This record gives sequence, structure tokens and C-alpha cells, in this order.
Amino acid sequence: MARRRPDSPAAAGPREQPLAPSESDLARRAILDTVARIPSGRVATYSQIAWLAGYPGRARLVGRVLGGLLEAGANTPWHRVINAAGQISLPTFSEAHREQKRRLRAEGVVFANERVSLRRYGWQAGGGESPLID
DNA sequence: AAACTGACGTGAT
DNA sequence: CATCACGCCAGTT
Repeated sequence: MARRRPDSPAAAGPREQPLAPSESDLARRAILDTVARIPSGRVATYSQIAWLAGYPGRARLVGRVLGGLLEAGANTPWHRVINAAGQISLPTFSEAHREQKRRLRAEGVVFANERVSLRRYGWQAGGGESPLID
């Protein structure tokens, strides 16, 4: 399905600029790319992702970007991102919240009193390379 | 344009 | 553990 001609001569329009990706697009890409690297069965915090993606101190930005995934369903493991307290940040009684918990549990992540131990399941924490400390 | 609103985090009380 | 105050900042009102 060729939905667009990469090089339609002058028929397309006056200015055919490369359309430089906006800063927000670059950020979104970097963030999603980083989230995609979180191993199954592990979790990462918003601030951690922000930092690794090159936007230290921008935890909220990560949340904003991930929020866009809910509707536009993507294959990004957004459920592996939680807050610094080890809790799911989505509204407690929301469908999305339950979905996130469901997915994490399916990967073996254990919840204790609505919280996840970052020590044990945190990405690149607890023991470096060790799969899981148990 | 100003105010409000968050899938946040951290430090102080 | 619960609140509050900030710092941060993009999208909505």
C-alpha cells in the first residue's frame, strides 16, 4: 500500500521540506526507544527512563508520552514503567491500572500491598546482571 | 495570556 | 505514613 509518493515532483506542493522532526518528536522517540529496552519481568521508574532517554528530570514527560500509547495501542511495554514509590501511577480504579498490574503479574512481577519492590524487579538494580534475585 | 492539570520526584514537616 | 511545597513542563481551558 503505497500511501504516499516519496518524490512527487512539483505536484505535491510548493515547499517539500524534509520536515525536521520537532524536539517533542525526538523526545518521544528516545523515550519509547528506552522503554522498549526494559526486559520482561523488570520495571523502571519514570525518572529513570527520562534520564536514560536523555531528558533528566523530565519524568512527567515520560508519563505524557506513555499516555499517548493507551489509545494508539503500540507494542511498547509501557506497563513496565512505574513511579519511584514502586506503585502504578495510573488512577487506582481505572481499567488501565488493572491492565498494567495484570501484565506485570503475567511477567512474574509480584505486588506486595499494591507495591513492587524496585530492589528486586528494578531494571539494572539489585544485582546488575542477575536475572532475578528472588 | 494566565490558570489549570497531570502515568513524576524529592525533601521537609 | 500523610501532607505540603516545589521543581519541571507540555498540552488544555
